[in-house]
Amino acid sequence: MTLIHRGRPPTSSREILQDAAFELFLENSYPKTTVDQIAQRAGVSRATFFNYFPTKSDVFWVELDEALELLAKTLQQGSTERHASDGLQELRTSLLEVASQMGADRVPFALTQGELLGSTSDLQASALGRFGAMATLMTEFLESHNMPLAAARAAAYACLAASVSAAREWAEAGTSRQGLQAYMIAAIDPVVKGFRANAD
Amino acid sequence: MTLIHRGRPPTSSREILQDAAFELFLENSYPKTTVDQIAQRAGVSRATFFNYFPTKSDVFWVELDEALELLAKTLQQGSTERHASDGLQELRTSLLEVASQMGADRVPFALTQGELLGSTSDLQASALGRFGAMATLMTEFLESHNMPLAAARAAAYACLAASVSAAREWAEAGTSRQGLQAYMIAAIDPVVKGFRANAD
DNA sequence: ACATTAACTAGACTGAGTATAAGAATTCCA
DNA sequence: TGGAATTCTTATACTCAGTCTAGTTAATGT
Repeated sequence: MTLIHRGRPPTSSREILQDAAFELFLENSYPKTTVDQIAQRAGVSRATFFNYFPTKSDVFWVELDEALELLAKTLQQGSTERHASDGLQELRTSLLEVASQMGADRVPFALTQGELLGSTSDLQASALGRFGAMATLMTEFLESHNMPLAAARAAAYACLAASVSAAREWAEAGTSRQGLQAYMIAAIDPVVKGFRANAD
Repeated sequence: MTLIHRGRPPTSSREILQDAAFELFLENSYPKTTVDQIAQRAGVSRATFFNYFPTKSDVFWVELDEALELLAKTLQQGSTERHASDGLQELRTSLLEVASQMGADRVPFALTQGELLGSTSDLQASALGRFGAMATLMTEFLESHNMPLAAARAAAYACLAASVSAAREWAEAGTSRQGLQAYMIAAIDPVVKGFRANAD
């Protein structure tokens, strides 16, 4: 598993930069934190930051990116393991499975910063890219389960919106919080029900 | 209607800047056009550009912004004129009404540049803001017609996705193109049907 | 030793967006 | 006629993200 080292071994890492960044985001907020500051806090040059993250906003979304990867993997597994019957139902199961990985204790940082999304343009840009990727993923999944493109796209965006709403409610619920799954079920089920009725 | 002039009369205008910008966008593409160039082509200083448009990408979206305003107005009118029965049905009518304003000849510039959205980050940012505004508008409309929040949000995003898909297909259809309305109907109706079944 | 590979750095550059203060053209009013 | 007041315009300087290039440093392998 461990590859042999070639060339100079890294003195830094994604994690170090990530930690420095989140510290500063908490202290000064995301928009008032500069890449220079992050690099300095991590004891590294500005150029090195860009070796690990293509843009400043990529640090902000690390946790979402992990969830997105997990969703992709889960959908792929589901396609082969389970028999490809009801795509929407399988999508729902996969979303809930990803959600179950989120313990009530560990709320992703991005979700605690909902207001920023309304005001910070580089976050909006990076968010659209990620939501778009998620939507395409879900659309293609539904299509591969014999749902016509138009319906698949609509259902995918509806599920996406429901999931995002659920996650935000969950994060805002504060300490007296259940698992994310409960919120997801409440948000997604009406969508699934609606589109299932349509499929007949 | 015409207000009396106070102070120095404008030597420039949004339209002049808009025309200069679209010329350059066509010549060199959006990302390779700088605000300096737009201002220079319009015979105006860079600072003046920012007096008329808060950001470069706002020029790109002018036509969509007009449609968005029209949609807001149409929804408001519909709320008072027609009796508030089926929100989804009224939303559909309003969307089609806005679509009908788009003649087959005049395709908004933004729609001819679909690929850019995938690659240009400031366009993504401004797009998310606009789509978000549209989604909130539609969600609130549906909510005000007695649809529960979760369902309203899901339906709104589904309609939004359907509308965007329809508009892009319409733009890509090229010369042998029908009106936008036809594409909108095909895309939206499955959504409406699905969510109507759910409402019972 | 010497070449190779990869992490890191320094520094200059572009371009968007912000801020400020100053100039220029017009109306209002004394 | 001569200021205020108002509003459009400009020059200028600044911050910050992101790109690029060329060079340095620390390891491995021969």
